Amino acid sequence: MAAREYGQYSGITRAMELVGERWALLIVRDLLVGPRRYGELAAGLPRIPSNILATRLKELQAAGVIRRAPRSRVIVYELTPYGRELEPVVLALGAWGFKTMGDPRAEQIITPDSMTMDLRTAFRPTVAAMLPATAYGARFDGADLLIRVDGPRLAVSRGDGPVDLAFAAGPDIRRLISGELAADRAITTGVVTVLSGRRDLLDRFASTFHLVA
Amino acid sequence: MAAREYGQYSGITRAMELVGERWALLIVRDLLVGPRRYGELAAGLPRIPSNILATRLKELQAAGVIRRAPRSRVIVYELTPYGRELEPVVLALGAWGFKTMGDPRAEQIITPDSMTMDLRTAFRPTVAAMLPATAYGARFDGADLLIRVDGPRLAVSRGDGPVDLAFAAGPDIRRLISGELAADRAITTGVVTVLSGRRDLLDRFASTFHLVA
DNA sequence: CGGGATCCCTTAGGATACTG
DNA sequence: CAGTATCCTAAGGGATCCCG
Repeated sequence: MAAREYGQYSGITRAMELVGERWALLIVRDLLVGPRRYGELAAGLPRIPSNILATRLKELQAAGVIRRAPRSRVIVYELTPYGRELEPVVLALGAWGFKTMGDPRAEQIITPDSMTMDLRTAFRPTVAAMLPATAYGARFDGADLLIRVDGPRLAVSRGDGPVDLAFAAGPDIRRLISGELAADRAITTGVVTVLSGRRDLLDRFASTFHLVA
Repeated sequence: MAAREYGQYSGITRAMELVGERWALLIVRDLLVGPRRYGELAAGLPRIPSNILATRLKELQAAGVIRRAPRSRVIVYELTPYGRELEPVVLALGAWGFKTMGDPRAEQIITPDSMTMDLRTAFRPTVAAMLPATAYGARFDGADLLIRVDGPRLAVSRGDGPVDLAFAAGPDIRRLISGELAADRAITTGVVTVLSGRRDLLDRFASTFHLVA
């Protein structure tokens, strides 16, 4: 038996053998946002050594979770259909971890992809379905995200576009999402800075993206 | 920053820092069945070195996932409320892994706890709710499980009791659950051996516990 | 005995440099 | 830019021992 197998016949051990190695689920997380190049993955996982990234990509391919795909002269990595079925796993893990995130430390960064998945984690489709379609522009230190909510559907993309509310925020945005901080308090305390648009829409944002401890 | 942290501020990295180490989620899986002693955990994870088990138990305690509890002179480990919230994660992972389990290899064992969680993974409450309450006795090489389904509720326990259908099966039971094998075929091919009770109830079992690839 | 701790070895992970 | 190659450290693995 391979040294790193668990010697058990069960669904969870099988899953852990496929995606239980260090870094693997973080790679999957970023690929859930969209296909990514090697360098993009490396940039999204700042502390991953390049040899480990290369190893994990090969293992995930062998496991049938991701595939290499040529895109007009460059190689991108993308999830296979089986890999995409990990979305509930990643969202459940993200929701669980989100609840005890605490305050960010200086060396902890936020990437566009990680923030996108955190937003998906906190998204409440049933609440959003009862609210008017809204587009938010969010600036998280350097990463601009365009967040479009339309009924029960959520689309997060990089870059900007026409929005109903544009704001800038740091990692403390978590306190708004967890309900620890009301929208107006988030503005007055400087956790969120409204850049343009109707500032009252931040309350709608907080209702739409909500995850309580 | 601690060497094994990911240097990112996101829900998923936080989760991976708490329960992403090797063996950790398998310990959680077994504790989702019930409190367990050190030796019981070791027996359920046959390949875990005892120093690793001891280390993980300490880490999971520090993370607030499990706690040591004295139970009439012996120590048991049990999940904290926060640890119990990992159930959706473990079930989602189990369902995902179950789909590609393939055939068991000789050295792969099934434990009562792993089988219990696999059954929970495959359990369909909405289907069960439409069927009469049923008790099954299942013998998986040495491990006897009493499986009681009552409406949308499932209770799996060790040992036996009065049942409507008792059967013995090996790891190939997976092929019944995945729908690859119909109930009557499972009996005629010897995948399942009916020990007592109404053999037609095996079909109900297969409807209740079902997970397709 | 259950519940670990210790020892020694192997292998994966991490940091950095290098190459097609 | 997309990875290899190398070297070193630290974690995992297996056996054994210890202690209440």
